[in-house]
Amino acid sequence: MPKIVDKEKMREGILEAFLNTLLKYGFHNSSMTKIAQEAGIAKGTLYLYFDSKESLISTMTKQHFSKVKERLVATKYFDSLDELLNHIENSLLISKEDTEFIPIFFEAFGASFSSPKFIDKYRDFFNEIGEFYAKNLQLLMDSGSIEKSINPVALGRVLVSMLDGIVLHKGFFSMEKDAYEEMVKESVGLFRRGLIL
Amino acid sequence: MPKIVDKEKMREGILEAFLNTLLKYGFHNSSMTKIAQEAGIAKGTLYLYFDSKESLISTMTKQHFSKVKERLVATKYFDSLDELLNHIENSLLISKEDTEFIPIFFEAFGASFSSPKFIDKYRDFFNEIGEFYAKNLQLLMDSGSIEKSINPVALGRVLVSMLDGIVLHKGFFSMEKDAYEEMVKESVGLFRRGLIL
DNA sequence: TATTATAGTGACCACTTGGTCATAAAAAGG
DNA sequence: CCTTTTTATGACCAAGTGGTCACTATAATA
Repeated sequence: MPKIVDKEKMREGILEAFLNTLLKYGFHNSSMTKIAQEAGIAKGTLYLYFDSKESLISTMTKQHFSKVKERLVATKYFDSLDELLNHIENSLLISKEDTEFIPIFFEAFGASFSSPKFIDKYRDFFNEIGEFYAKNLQLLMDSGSIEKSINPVALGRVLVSMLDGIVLHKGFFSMEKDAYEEMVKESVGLFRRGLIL
Repeated sequence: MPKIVDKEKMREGILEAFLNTLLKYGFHNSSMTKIAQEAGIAKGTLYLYFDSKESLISTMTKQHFSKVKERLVATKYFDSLDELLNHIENSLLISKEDTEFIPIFFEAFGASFSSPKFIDKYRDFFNEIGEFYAKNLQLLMDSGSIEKSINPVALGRVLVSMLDGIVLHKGFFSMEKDAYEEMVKESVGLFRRGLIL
């Protein structure tokens, strides 16, 4: 007898509306009322599907970072420098959606940057990627494919910082496609010459 | 007949108290009342010296970035790769104060990240530093000190992104001194091998 | 010490916005 | 078509906080 709705579909629809609102107004100017309007529902209904605004943004962020990590950490290690560089290049050529999410993320969580728990989460995130690179660099060193004088752990971690820096600047300063691709090309070239035996 | 105070000293004292408050509570939890208390004055007095909270943070940010730029853009170009690398290394070894300011900056201005005017300002800032590097790379190419196949403009700009990435990660994730110095060493080594002829 | 221009104070206001809840609407089934 | 369970609604509330202003205090001068 009861009215039935597909809750999962509703949540997805709301998240989509949320993203649209974020892109239009930013996080702090996306009031729950606006988000509800964009989703074509009332504010109260919004709260039937998400506990809070925090829940909305954290759900979206979780999804985002899970996608990002999938792209940044390969399932296997690369056997040659070229493959690793190719992977790095792909990591740098991020999608429009991922780019757009960057300023949103900083706006939404700016206030959390003083929270150790929050910082820990992202430290772990980047450390894990750094360890992936570290291990891969070690393997390439062992197989004699790259420079032997490096410290793979430190270099792996700093590589991640560099890549993040490039991506962040892309996200913040919305560079032109051609200019950015040229930058990516130069980075990869620099890395190649800097790593090759 | 009137009561006289040193307004400049007052402003400096307030800015100092403001920074202390920021370090303790972050930006959004530093209410004007708290800031005034830390400065040992009443809230109303605060408004005699600064028009708004925005004015406080923007004054502090201006001072900060002006110092940073001074450090990142040398007054002259470097004649050798070693000098340039040395400059890069110094740029990466930022002070504790500068490190601490990073999360504060992102917290305070998170909400401004959707404002084109705000973004433009920082795009200009980084572009200028990028151009400094571009020009210096060009000079070193001309003098035959470094790799000739590079695109100095693109590489200059991407170098800035990389350096910023490293510094940001230091600021966000407060790395241990030794580990960070090792990372800096690896970066400089990578740059050297990647640039040298 | 009285005068007066400057500086200091903190209770109060205005406004925004996340979140609630009493009430209404919808739809599935008997 | 009536009942019942689920779903939807939006006026309203609570809380935080930047900023104001009428009033008080201070100190330099005459």
